[in-house]
Amino acid sequence: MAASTLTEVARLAGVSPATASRVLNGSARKPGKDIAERVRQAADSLGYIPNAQAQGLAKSSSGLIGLIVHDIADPYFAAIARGVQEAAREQRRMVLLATTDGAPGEEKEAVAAFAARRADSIVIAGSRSSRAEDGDQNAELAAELDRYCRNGGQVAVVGHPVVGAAAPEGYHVVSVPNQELAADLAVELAAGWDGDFVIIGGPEGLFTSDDRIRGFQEGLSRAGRGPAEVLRSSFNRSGGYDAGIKLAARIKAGGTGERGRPAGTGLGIFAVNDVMAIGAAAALRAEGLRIPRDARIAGFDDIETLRDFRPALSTVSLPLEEIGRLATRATAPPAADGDEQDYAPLPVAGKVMLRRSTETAD
Amino acid sequence: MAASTLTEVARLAGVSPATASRVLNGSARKPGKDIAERVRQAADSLGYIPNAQAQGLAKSSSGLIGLIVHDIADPYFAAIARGVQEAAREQRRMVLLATTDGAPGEEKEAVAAFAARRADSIVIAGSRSSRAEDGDQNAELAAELDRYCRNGGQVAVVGHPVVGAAAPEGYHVVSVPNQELAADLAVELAAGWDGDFVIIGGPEGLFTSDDRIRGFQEGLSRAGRGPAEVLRSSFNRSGGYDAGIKLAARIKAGGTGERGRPAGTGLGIFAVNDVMAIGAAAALRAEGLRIPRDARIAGFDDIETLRDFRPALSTVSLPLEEIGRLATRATAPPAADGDEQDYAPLPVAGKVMLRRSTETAD
DNA sequence: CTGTTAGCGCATTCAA
DNA sequence: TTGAATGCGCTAACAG
Repeated sequence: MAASTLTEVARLAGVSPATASRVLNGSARKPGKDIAERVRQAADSLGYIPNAQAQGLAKSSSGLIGLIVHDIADPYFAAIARGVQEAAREQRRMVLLATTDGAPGEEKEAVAAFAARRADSIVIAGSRSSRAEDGDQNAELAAELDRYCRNGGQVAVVGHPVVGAAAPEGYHVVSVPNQELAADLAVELAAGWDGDFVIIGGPEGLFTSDDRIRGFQEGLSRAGRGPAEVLRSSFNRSGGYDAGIKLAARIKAGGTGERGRPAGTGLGIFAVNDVMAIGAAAALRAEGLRIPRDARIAGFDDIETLRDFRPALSTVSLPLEEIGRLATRATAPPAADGDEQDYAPLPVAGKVMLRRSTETAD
Repeated sequence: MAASTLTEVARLAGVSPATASRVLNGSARKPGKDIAERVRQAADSLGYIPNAQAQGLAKSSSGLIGLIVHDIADPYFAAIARGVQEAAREQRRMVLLATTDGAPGEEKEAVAAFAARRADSIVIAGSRSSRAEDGDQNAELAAELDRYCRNGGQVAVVGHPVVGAAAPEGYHVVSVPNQELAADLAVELAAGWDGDFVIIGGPEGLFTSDDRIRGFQEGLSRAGRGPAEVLRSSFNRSGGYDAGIKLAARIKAGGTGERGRPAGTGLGIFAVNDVMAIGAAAALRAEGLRIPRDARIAGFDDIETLRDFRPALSTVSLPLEEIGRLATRATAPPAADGDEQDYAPLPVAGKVMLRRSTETAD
């Protein structure tokens, strides 16, 4: 990695390194019009590229923003990543990527790695977990984040705050109204279907999943329904599939027959995210069931790639890209124009999307 | 970003910075067992995190790997990114992300930015283009890459080499047999359908698209068929949709009636990637047509998220993640164990997947 | 085996 | 305005 240095450029231009630095980078000070051109030409002819590492060392700021996701191939995170990337570009920063599979231990590692690289800010997109097994690592993650913030780092978390993290400054949360939206969804679904509901949830302790489950139950109750049964499964397509297989058996066995309905009348299924919903739908189909005839199904997220899925999936639309942008902007250095940086949780709006997969066939 | 420094740790431990450095990082030299512990403890109590920028400056190597994609939210690139990320982790490196929308100009910028950050290597995943309008920028990109390699950087390109780039060393290509696979696909499709074929391609000059088109035509000819008509469109879902609308009109108008077939007998459609195929399918459906009854359709890539799409999409499966891994590994520093780094193009295997969307209904 | 010295490339004080 | 000096945090030669 031997490239030409600022000193070389300066020498070629017959000026001091300091001057060269001033013209080549956005220094507040104005270099002589004539000399500036000479320096620029020298730089050009040498193919000079400033060493960002050195700049960072000298300036104590790297222009780097770290992004933590569970899995970059998951369309949910990919969409958020796009938003982050977009905002980062606006701010002329580069994004460093880390994937963790949602393990708090790995997330802690990632934060440390970002800190080592002196990333100016960090965006954490994965769902937090409060599982007991993750307790220690969650604490370590929180400690690592606190330290990072204390050293001047900016952190934005999508969804829930990290358990136990309480950095006084530089800690932002882009809160997603999962619970409220899930409740809205339940209410709308209940209006069009008076049968039983079942929820396919993620592992217990996953905040995103738990919030959506809680919200859905709330909505059900608001609609005068009893709470739905909750099937726990993994938070991905195969989790949805597994749950779908179980439900298919149940449906084929003749339905629950509760609430005075004839048996075999189907089921209202709410999967806590689209990918799980698709998995469940695939399972039902594999078992010879049809949607929405034999089962109504809804997801959450409104993943773009899945919109062409048929029957069109009812879901809750979330502005994923926007969320990524918001999180990134929240970590931007405080505006120079005196505007107060607001540290209040940033709001995000979602929207219930009723589509074919939950259409009342009758 | 003020964190504790190595010097502070050393002072607290009562040793020299050099010694502290030796124990805290993987130096070849072994520090005294006793002293090592003292240093480690000091580091721990101070919450010391090495400054990677400084390390990079001193060692002339950053542990960074730059990844260039068109769009991280596109499942094709997301899958590759996952592979890159995985391999990077194995090599204890971090990935820097840049998205370019496929514009060679932006790619050049990205390469420069990576060079500035002193990334050890760069993986370029987007398709190359040979469009005349991109000529200058392609040349600039090539020049930038050459310079990067000349300075010791490692580059891996997925698919085609960058036009005009001819770095003697450190330039690797993970070649994807787009053409051969498309030919295979054509042959297999032609075996099950004796009607006409139409190709929905990307903009002219996009290598990936052009290769797949060429291969498909080749396969057709190998199967004794005449060349298919090519519809140009944008390389994404909406491009596929637009083309699909046109084709729907044509199909509804009664088919081409060529080759002695009765009119209105449908069409064999090959979209050069899955996302376009899905778009086209959506368009046909929107126009009241059914697949595979009214039109058979096949894509390319075998995007994971799209596998639950119905009717299941015939396509060519590509080991996207593996491609990402391969590219990343190709740029790894030459193995220390004397094994020669092989600079030959790395091969990748794909596989034709015939599914429901091209099933012969009769 | 440990400590000392000297940069890595750049930004930024300070004088001039 | 420009140039000379200093330090960012760390590693790698040296010397002890």
